[in-house]
Amino acid sequence: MLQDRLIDIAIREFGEKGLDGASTRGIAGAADTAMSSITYHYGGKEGLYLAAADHIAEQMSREMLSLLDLEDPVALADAAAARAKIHYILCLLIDRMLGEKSAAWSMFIIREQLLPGAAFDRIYDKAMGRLLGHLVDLVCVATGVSADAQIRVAVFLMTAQVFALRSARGVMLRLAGEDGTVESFTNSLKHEITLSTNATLDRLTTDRQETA
Amino acid sequence: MLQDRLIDIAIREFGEKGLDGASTRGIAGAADTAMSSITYHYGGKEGLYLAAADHIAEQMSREMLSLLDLEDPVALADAAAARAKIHYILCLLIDRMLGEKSAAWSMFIIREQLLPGAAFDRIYDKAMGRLLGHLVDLVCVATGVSADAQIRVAVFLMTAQVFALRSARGVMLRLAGEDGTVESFTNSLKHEITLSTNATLDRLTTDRQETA
DNA sequence: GTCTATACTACGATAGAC
DNA sequence: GTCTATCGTAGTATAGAC
Repeated sequence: MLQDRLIDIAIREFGEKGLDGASTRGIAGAADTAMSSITYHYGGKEGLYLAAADHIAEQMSREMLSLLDLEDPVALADAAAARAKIHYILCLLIDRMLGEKSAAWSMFIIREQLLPGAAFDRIYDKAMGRLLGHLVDLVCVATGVSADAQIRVAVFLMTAQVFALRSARGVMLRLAGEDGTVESFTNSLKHEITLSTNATLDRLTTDRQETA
Repeated sequence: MLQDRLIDIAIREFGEKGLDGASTRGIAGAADTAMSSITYHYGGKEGLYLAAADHIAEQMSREMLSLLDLEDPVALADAAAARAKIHYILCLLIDRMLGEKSAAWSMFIIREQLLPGAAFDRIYDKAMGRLLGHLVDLVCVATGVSADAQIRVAVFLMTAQVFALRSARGVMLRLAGEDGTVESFTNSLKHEITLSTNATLDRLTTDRQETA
């Protein structure tokens, strides 16, 4: 479909060059259509930009709801189940970060974080923020403490390690390439993230019980 | 100086919009000069782009050598000294990530990692790679094991947490803003990174001694 | 709903004045 | 070493054919 093609290419082009840098002619040309169809469907360049952001937010939100099963009541009651779910979510995110779609999305999302515009609000409110909030809830259940700044810092650092597979991809490829394959490196990475997440959860549990 | 102004603005503009998206007219205008002075000093748009990359690499390299004192022989012999140095480097990197210069550099560097060009090689070879290599050496001394893929994975994850202060800045600001200030969040972040780094180093030490 | 045609602005490169 | 002038190309927006 024309509009799907336009949005996909818009995400890539706006991600690479930003709202100013990207060109509607280039996007329309890559989608095999005339520039004026962007005007017709989205009202202009800016409309297409926001539509691209909304598309990312919707896709992320949809994937989260179906694949992560966010409303799972078991994981929100039992500490061991919550911990297992945290590992499950992080591993799933790692696979997403290594996939094709995150490559197209990441520049768009990172740019919106570093040069804040209207688009990141939509993506955060509809998708990222809900995922992070759910991870905070899970960490609370897993450690038996209530949400506060320390929990949020821990969640930020957990996800930071995962998102780095994209944002620091050049560094990763060079570190992985010194010997062995990228696959063996990422497998090792999954293992290390699991271990360090467990260590963090254990530490949070112990810290709070000692001070209680 | 004119060339300094041009390079500074070029890093920002190329970072935001990429080689194609940025305009030499815009850069020259912001530097209060004519577009043709870019041709004169750098031979054209691409020359300015590579000069901007080299500037980042040189500045990073200079800061590393003077502030991190990379060739410190004590830290490369004693386990406790190596561990202290790792914490020192990570804390220093955190401060850098919160500073102004990293804001201008980060989009440039992240773009080059996600859409590899000739520029990232220069930055990695001259600065980032050497820093990471040194961290690998320090982790080896601190844990008493020799460098391998697992060590490199661990170093990648340590630095990933630090670099996320820039690349995931939008997420950080929102998580920090739920209560308290950004300062209290980043202080908490430094503390958590120190603890989790210690946990990782302890685990690496124990793992290897058990299998030996 | 998609196209062509047009108007106007901005782009990079280059030549040449000073 | 920095400027203006100019060329050919490519940018967005818009009006209107079909």
